[in-house]
Amino acid sequence: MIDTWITQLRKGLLEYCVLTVLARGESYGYEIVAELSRFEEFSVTESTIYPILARLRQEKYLKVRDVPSGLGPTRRYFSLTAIGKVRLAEMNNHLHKIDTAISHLKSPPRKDTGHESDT
Amino acid sequence: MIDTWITQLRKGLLEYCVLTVLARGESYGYEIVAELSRFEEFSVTESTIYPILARLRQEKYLKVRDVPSGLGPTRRYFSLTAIGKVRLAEMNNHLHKIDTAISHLKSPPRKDTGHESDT
DNA sequence: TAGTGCTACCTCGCGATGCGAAGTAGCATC
DNA sequence: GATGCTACTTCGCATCGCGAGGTAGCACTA
Repeated sequence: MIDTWITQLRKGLLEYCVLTVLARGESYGYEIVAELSRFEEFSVTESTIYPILARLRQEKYLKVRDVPSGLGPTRRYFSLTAIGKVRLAEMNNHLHKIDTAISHLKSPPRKDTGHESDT
Repeated sequence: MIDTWITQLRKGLLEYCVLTVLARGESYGYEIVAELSRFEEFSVTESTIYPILARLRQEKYLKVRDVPSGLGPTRRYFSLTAIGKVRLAEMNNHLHKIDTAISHLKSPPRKDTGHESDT
């Protein structure tokens, strides 16, 4: 099942996406869901995003600001903390390395040309 | 924990890596472990790879060829089947889309310039 | 014969996550 | 008062990565 694979592939990646969206400025759960869902590959529901936000907040990567919107329940705005930004930078770095590694996997560094001697 | 994140991020990705390695030619579990472990980001053990190989085989993405190596236990060579190649192509396609989506997430397509009219 | 070490394979069980399903609640419209 | 949108929250299942542990063939050594 390719769907299953996609679900698995999202693990961890969605956390990164949430941080990436918040790097552009504060936002709240419902809006993040809408923003990510603009991309078919990141189509999500609240049951996916809210636990992520709660976790990131608990880990101190996000801070919260409750804002009563005169149009429905109070909005809970999230924004990156200092260590949240560091975390995102680390993630970017790691993803870049993965990208590089995959490129190498596709075209191996010619482990054997048939004959060679030194290191 | 960044380690936890990395573990989560690997989900699905390692399956892709295995297929990518096999796209270069047949190989066996122990060798695939060594090959992937050349990259720190993909450092794995047998307990990670063998279940993946078993799953991919069961899904008919891989076929098997047992070859008694006169140097230890019989090697179980895996290689891509026709649908395995299709699967890999789909994965490449999906990963490319994800890449694109992430780029857009980082720099949003200017959702509002202050004024615009049409649909 | 017994011990160590490398190759090579397989399985169990835990922890973390994504996500469908379901629930709560404020405001608006019909 | 019923429907519908906004907005947040929790439960429970399925999947996967991976440490720990096990089996087995061959080689070398004492």
